Amino acid sequence: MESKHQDEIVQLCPRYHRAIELIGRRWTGAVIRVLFAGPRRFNEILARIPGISDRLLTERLRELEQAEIVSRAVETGSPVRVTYGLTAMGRDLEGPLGEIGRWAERWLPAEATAL
Amino acid sequence: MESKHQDEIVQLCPRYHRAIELIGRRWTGAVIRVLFAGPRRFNEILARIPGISDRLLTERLRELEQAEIVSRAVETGSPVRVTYGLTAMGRDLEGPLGEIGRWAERWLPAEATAL
DNA sequence: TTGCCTACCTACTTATGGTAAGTTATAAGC
DNA sequence: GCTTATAACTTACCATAAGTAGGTAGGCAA
Repeated sequence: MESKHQDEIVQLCPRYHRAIELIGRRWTGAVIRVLFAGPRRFNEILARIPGISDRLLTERLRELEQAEIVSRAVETGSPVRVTYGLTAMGRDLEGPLGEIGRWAERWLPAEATAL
Repeated sequence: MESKHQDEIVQLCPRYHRAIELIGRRWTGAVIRVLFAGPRRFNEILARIPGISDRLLTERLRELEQAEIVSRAVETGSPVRVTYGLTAMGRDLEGPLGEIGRWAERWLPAEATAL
């Protein structure tokens, strides 16, 4: 009964799968959520997400930029300042991620238990 | 580089963060989505998710069981059969994950590019 | 007896994440 | 004019998670 299904199901929904693997990567959801409030500079994002390291923030921002969810703006100057904001595609995640937030409020205890 | 800001911001939204780290783990979204269609046996889930290994499926199912998103039912018999289904908490993810699916259909190309 | 089935488990390798320190260019403080 | 500070990274290294391969139990069919 098994090998029969596999091929037909490969395309069950590759877009959904790609989406969830993309926004489900560690810290990605938090980064996007911070940017819902408006464009932020690198160190602002870093400060708003407890636990993330600068290395990983760089990595996640690069991925989100490549996915066209986040846009990057550089202001050349004394210390270079870089601002990150959401694209239309990124802002459109407010619905989905908001739903996840409401689900979490319905079902998860206020004091987070250890994963 | 140290972070001095961290403590003040810890309670931004721990439940949202926990939710996205939980359902965002690799394959978790796919497993839950398969179970939206109804309870399935171990090998059925395995066959429906191309790319996942049995080891990881076991691991994810254990985590989802612990999180009370998935329930496990054993039918003792000739070869032991185990059926996995969603709890109320798990079924309630249909809204959030559906939203993600629709977002993916709006924004991601039909032919998935490699992650 | 040999092999097959389900639902795993164990050992091992590779990829990803976490931690700490270094870089570049400018500017402020002493 | 020399140290120190800042922003946004980069590099190096170690730990954890994911991927791969093979094994296990107990019944059953050939």
